[in-house]
Amino acid sequence: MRDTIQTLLAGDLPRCALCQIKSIGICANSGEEELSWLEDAKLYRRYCAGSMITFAGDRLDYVGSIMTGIASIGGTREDGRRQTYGVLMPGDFLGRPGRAISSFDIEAITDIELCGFKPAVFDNLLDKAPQLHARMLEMTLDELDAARAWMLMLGRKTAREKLCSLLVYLLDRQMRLDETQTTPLLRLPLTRERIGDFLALTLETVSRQFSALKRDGIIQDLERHAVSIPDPARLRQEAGTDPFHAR
Amino acid sequence: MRDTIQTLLAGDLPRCALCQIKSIGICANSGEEELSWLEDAKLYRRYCAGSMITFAGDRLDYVGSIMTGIASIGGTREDGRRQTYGVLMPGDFLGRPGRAISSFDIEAITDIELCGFKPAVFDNLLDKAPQLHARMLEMTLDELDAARAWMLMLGRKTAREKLCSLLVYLLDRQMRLDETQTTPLLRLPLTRERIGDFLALTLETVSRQFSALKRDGIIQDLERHAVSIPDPARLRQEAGTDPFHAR
DNA sequence: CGAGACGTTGAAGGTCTTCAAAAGCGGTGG
DNA sequence: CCACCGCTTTTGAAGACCTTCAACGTCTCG
Repeated sequence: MRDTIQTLLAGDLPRCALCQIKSIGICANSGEEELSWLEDAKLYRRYCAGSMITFAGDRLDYVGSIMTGIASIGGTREDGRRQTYGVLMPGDFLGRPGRAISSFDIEAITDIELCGFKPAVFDNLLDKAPQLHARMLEMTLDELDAARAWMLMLGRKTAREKLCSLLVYLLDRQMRLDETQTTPLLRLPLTRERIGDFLALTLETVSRQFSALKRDGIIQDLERHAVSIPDPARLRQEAGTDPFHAR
Repeated sequence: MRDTIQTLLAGDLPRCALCQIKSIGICANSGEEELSWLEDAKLYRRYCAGSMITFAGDRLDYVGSIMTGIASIGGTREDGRRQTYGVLMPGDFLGRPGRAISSFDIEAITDIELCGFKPAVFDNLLDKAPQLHARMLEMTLDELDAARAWMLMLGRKTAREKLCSLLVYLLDRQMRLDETQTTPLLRLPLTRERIGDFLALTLETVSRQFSALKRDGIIQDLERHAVSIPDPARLRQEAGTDPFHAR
C-alpha cells in the first residue's frame, strides 16, 4: 500500500506562477510581494483516496488549499449518523485560521494534492498580508452563503430535488474546472452512501431516485461513478427553484 | 402606527464606551484609534417588531450590529416554502461587506436597535482598520461553524430533537446576554410558524412536539411566548448528541 | 364584543426509512 | 481462468414519521 500522506518542501516545488488555482485560491488577490512570502513558506501535501485528512477534534498541523482532487467535509454524531457539509474542490481552503483544533472530519475522496502552510506560519502571513486577509474573508463569506443555500435545500427539498440539486452543483463545478468540456458526462466520485450523507437521505433512497431519474430520461448511462446529463436545463428545473449555486 | 424605521445620527449618540455589546460585537478587537473612527461614523437605526429590514435582492443601504432585540435571517422559495437560517441577537452582524445586494430576508422579530454604517463607509473602515477586519473574519468563521452545525441538525434530527435543540440554543444565548438570570424561564419571541421555518417543520408538528415535551415533563408552564425549563441538562439530552452550540 | 391571528388537536395520507434479499463489480488466490 | 469474497448497488415490502387538511379553541386589540 502507498503512503497515505506525503509532504513536499518548498524549494523542490513548482513556482506559483504556474499554479492551476492561482486565480481562484486564497492567494488570488495577492500582489507580487505577498506572493513571494507565500512562495517561500508553502508546503505541498498529498493524500491517497479514502484517507482521512483530519478527524473532528484533532489538532491541525497544516492548513491549505486543494490543488487537485476532491475532499468532503462533514461531521459524525455519536450514534453514527453522519452529515456531509460540503465538497472541497480545487481552490477551496481547508482548515481554520486561529484555531488549532478541527471541528470537522475531512476525507480525501480522490487522491489529493494540497498547497498549504503550518498553522502558525499562516496566521503570521494573515497578519502581515492584507490582500491575503481580505481574500480569506471573501472566501469565508462565500462559504457561508453556500452553507445557507445548502440548509434551504436540506430542510425544504424532496429527495428528487435534492439529488438533482447535487448533480447540478457537481456539474457546474466540473464545468468551471474544465471549461473545454462539452460532453454531458458527469463524474461521480462519491458512493451512494456518501451522496446520502450529503443530502441527508439513506443510500437506498438515493439509489431509488437515481433509478427514477433514469426512467424519466433526465439522466442516461448511469454507472457507478459517472452519469450523462443530456439536458442540463431540464435537470436544473427538476432541482427546484434556487438550487444552491456554485461559489 | 409608529414609523417602522428610524435613523439616528452620530453626535446625538451614546459613547461606544457605554455600549452593551462592545465586548462581543464587530468592534470587540479594536483599539482606541479604530474605535474613534467607528464612533465618528456610526449611525443608529431602529426597526419595529414585524418589519422587514431587508428582502433578498434588495440593495443594502446599511450594515451593522444588533444592539437590542432579535431578528431572523432566512430565504423564501418561489413556491412559498421558507427556511430560516438563523436568529440574529445582540452582537450579531447584519449585512455583507463588499456586496451591495442582500441575499436574504431579514425580519425584525422584536423591536430592534442597530449600530451600523453606510456600506461604502464600512468597506473603507475594513480596509484601514486591521483589528476590525480580523474581528470580521473571526465572526464570519464562527457563523460558518454555526451554519454547519445547523445543517447537521436539519438533516439528521427528529422533530423532537430539533425542537429541543432550538430551545437549548435560545436558552444558551439568553443566559449569555443576561448572566444574572437563574430562573428557568425561557422567552420565546417566535411564533410556532417561525419556529417551523427554522427547524424545517410545519407549525402543527411544532405544536404537537411542544405538547409532547410538556406531557413528558421536559418543559413546564408552556405559554405562547415563554416556557420554563426545569432541568436544562435533561433538555440537552433530549436534543440529541452535539446540539449546535451557541457561538 | 367581535374579528383576526395564533395555537391545539385529530384523522388520513405521502414520503422516506428500515429491514431484507439478491445482483453487480472488483480484487485475490487456488 | 474461474470460484470466491467483500463491498456497493438495486429493488421490494412494511412501517414510522411528518405533513396536509380540517375543525376548534384561545388570545389580543380595536
